[in-house]
Amino acid sequence: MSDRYQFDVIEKKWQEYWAANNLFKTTEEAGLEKYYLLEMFPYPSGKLHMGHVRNYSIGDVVMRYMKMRGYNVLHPMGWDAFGLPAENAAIQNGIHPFVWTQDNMEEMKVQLKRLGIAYDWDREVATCKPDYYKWTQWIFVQFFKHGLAYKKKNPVNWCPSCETVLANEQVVDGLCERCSTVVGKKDLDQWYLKITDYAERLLSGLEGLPGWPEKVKLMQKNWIGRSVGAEVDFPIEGSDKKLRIFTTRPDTLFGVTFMVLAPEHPYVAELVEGTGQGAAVDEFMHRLQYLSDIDRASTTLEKEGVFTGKYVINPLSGTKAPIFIANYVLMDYGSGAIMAVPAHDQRDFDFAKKYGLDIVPVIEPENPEIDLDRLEEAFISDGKMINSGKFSGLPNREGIARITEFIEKEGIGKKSINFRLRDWLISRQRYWGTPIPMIYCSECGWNPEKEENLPVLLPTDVKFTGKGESPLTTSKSFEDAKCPVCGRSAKRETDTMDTFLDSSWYFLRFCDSQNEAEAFSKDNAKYWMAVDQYIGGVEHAILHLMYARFFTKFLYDIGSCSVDEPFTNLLTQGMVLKDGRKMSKSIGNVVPPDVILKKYGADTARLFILFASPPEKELEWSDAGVEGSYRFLNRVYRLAAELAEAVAGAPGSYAAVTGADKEMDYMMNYAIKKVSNDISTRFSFNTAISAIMELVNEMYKYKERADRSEGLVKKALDSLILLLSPFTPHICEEMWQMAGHSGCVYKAEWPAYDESALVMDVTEIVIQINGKVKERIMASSGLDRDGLAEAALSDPKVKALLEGKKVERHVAVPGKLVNFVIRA
RNA sequence: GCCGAAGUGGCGGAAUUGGUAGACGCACAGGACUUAAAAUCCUGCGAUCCGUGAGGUUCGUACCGGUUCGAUCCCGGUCUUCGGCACCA
Repeated sequence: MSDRYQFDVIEKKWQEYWAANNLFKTTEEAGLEKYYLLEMFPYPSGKLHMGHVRNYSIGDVVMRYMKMRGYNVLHPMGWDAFGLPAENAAIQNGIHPFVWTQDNMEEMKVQLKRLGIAYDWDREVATCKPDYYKWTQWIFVQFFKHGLAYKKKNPVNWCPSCETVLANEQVVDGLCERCSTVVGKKDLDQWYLKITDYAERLLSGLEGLPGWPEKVKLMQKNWIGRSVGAEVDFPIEGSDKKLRIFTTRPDTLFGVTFMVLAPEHPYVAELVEGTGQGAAVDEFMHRLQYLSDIDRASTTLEKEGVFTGKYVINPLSGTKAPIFIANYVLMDYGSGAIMAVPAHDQRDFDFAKKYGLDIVPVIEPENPEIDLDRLEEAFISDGKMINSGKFSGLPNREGIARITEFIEKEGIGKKSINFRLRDWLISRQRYWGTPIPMIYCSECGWNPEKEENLPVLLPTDVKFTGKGESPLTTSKSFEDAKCPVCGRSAKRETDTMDTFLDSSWYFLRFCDSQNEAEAFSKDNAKYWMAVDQYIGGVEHAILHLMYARFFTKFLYDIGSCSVDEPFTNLLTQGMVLKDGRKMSKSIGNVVPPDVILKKYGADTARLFILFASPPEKELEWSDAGVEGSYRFLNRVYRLAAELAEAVAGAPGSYAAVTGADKEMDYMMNYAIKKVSNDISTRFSFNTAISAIMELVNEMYKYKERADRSEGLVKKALDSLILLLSPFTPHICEEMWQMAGHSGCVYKAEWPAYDESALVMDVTEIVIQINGKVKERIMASSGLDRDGLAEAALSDPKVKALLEGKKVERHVAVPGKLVNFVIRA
């Protein structure tokens, strides 16, 4: 034991103690209330960054607090270990991705232990290991068996630099999320998961998640993008075919003046045939082909199109409308065709203006200043229906329902709901991912590998060129397989899965990570799920969190999992900034955690990160602030060292007698209440720490008193150590021992506060005149409204201020203030 | 463009239900200790004006207005910053 705070010695000592006693191991204890706490597992890049330190420090406070509150806390950690960087390392340095990843996992595990985070490492998982990806494959097979996995040839997003397919989600502003290359299109046979079958439930399930930030739920809601409207069939003139469209505005059906198809629409060739428009259409299509996705998707791109030469008949009004092809209609939403109502849709309006098409208003604005005959822009608000046959005169909102009813009755169309959400493209032309366990037989088609043959192992005899097709095709033996149905020789799928599949169920594997017979036992999953608190970066608000919800709902449906929402409460932590900007290598403002750990230790790093900002906000890194946190821990340590010896034989109880005792007693109980409340209900760690600092300040004052109560000093010191221990566990273990306790603080009980100590004899009351603070008086705590006013009026200064003024009335709030309202 | 969040001292932030704005910390300044420095301890620290002083005045939570005895908090409008979506019919 030393008088000086030697963080390096202390931290090493206690980390070894925790490990040697296997303190963080968790089992399924039937008698205890469970608490499943999870931080998003990292990609093993090799080194922790400050964002990780923040994420895991936040989690560890909750872990240690809940543990002290008596919960059986599951707090596991693992590795999202498949992904591109490992493969790039293989290409550049010739290191096998497995070796590179394994080294990184080991290095990062050492760093996590160095931070003192209380994880049950016995449950560690790595998604790149066969004992894990075997079950990722198994889940994929279940998807296939339930008709939710299918293969489709489609123009896909293709990154020419990474030479791989990207999901829509991985294309940001038309650029590859990873390398920022302009994304192109390529026709490929790809595996998809039918997440759209779950669109409705993914949306409605959000309402059952009050513990999620509104912001995240809103982002998911927008991403799913539910639109209610109608499908309507328009007969094509001179053909027995009908053109099906989707609209959210059936109330504007009488205003249709033309139709527009997506360029990829299957009817295009047939429609154009024999109309003389062939050359014009060809020319238009040719031009579109050379537009990059980024231009094609741009809203500033001028709307362009070409007439097909054919017309439809409006099934409601009987009028003729020309069919166009245009660049602003998307093939993969709705039916790839729209009815155009230029008077009431801005895009249709722009197009009509450019090509001189009719604009027929069918909704009348309430505002008389809008002249429907000279529209400058589309009128998109509500109004009364006009020019709409027997529906004229209705408010348009009502018209939507009435027209939908009518077309259903007439067999022209029906109510329909469309989602912005698309099916999930999961094929990747990459090596370092879970092999898709599918086999193609020329007789039987695509079938999954037999479950008893899983996992389909990644081959090791592959070449990493970084070019062309999946590296799995370079293996000599991988592709050769037997058809699981007929036994003939067949070919394996050589693409691997999007790594988001791996991370969509890891929280379930943690419930039972060593299970060799199944992905996880139902019983264990039932015991632990759902995750009570999930913590991670807001960058995963949409993709990861939605995919994990999708997997959980599916596993619930097939009876594997007892809950259909995986995460009850979600905390999205803010970024760590330096000089107002995200820490990044290219800016050169990165503060590496190991440098801070070496100089100040883990406790200081954790304390600073938790104190500097509330967890959901951005955190501005400050070297001076770290220094301050370090000073505080030194101050606490000196206090403990001084008091521990002094109070070694102090009584276990105390009576607060003098005013100073009462203040000390109040401060201690206030701190216990505040810290408990801040951790458990608000995750407000910064204010919890400030309350602890106030307690320390008070203790420094109190200990100087000659008449101090030794029993109170002892109680205050114990409370201080316990309150601080979730934030800075190592120094607290050391001080706990110094204070004469034999067990470790991790297993100690969280302190309780005494409500009666929080009631003071006198309270400061603010006296206001017309809402402005004029005086403060000390009044007995129990005073009611009248008593307060009386006390205020008897104060000489208040008397003087009110002299000669007419008090109209007063407002008194017990325990807070009195406000006198006087005439000006 | 649409949707959402935020704006408080020199800085990070606090004020939990409409009731003392600026807790706690950083930085800074002055002082104590020291031969000196570091460390530590003490004091001050939104602006303004009045006063030698004790103390007091007025303004102040992005801006303009409203509700209220009382507004950082509620309502309407404006500006700025950040985030999400972006031709989704």
